[in-house]
Amino acid sequence: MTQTGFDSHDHSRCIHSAIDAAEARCAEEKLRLTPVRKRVLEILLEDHRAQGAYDILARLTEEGHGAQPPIAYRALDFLVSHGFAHRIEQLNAYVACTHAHSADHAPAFLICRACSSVVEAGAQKVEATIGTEAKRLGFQIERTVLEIEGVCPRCLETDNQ
Amino acid sequence: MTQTGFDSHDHSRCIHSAIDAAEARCAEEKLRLTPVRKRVLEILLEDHRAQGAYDILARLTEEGHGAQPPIAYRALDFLVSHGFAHRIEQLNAYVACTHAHSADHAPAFLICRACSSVVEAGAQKVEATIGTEAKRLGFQIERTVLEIEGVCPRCLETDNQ
DNA sequence: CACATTATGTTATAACATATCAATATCCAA
DNA sequence: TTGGATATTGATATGTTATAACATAATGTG
Repeated sequence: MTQTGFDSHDHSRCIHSAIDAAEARCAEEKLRLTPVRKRVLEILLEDHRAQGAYDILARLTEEGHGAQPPIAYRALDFLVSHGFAHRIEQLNAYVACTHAHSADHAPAFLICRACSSVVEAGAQKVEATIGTEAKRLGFQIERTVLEIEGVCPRCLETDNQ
Repeated sequence: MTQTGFDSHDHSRCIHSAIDAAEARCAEEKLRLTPVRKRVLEILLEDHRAQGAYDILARLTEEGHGAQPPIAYRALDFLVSHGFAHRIEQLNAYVACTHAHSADHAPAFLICRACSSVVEAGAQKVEATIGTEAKRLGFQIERTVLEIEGVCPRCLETDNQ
């Protein structure tokens, strides 16, 4: 058991199921989860925090992969565009996605400013609400970014602020 | 009348009222709307699009202000921290705020990917919805970022996509 | 005025991201 | 199974966004 996200859970199980799900979906959809891509996903899965592209790149480099920014960015682009990871705009950083979800769902992220944990919550209702306003204006929604910054329960408890 | 945001309106009026409101509030709260700060706000107000810090900086430089990034970033920080402007995380860019609102409101931005117009909508309901989920998790919300990317009515009409 | 506080000027550099082109791997159809 | 299209990776260079650090100047207050 390790501390990840906002609560304790069996994280190795968490990693494996995410990797398995990614492999399964790549097989289904004929996507190529190449070594670099898989490794980046594993790195992101190590804990429930957002990591910068250059953090990822440093890890890859240590492990003998290419040392240039595009190596990391390409893998991240693949993962993000297929929903295996998400970009956190506020942080210019990336988190693995642990939800199995449809292509066009609208995730909401709760981001702890003290410990940088990120948890993904569902945002169906949010989409519905803002959809009404958008419809009134005649705006066609394609993507929603909902990021909530604050303090996670663990940091509140331990006064890590 | 000029085209700004998603509809036509008297934009010079729009600029003036925003500047007047900023001056009034700065007077009230003893904030200093210095020449650089005021000029940056004016530049942002020129149209309802997000502008990058370096775009702003280029304008300032032309006009004889300092030519280094901190000049622009400090002014933007002032404007954002006092609610006179907002940062659009997706774009790493800034827009003037034309709403008079409280310090801790939760704006939602509709961002046209075709023409980069940005309109600010209210997001009270969104906040309420996500607040419920946050409460369940024990997460203390401090700031919410809600950015919706899509196509604005004008670009839809004119097929500018 | 003297002092604290706030704002600006300046240099340097950190952090994040992409364009471009060459080389290699993979896939698929002939 | 080979040839060619396509996707991926390697590598160099550069573009873009943001901040640290320290000096100077302006402003407000006793």
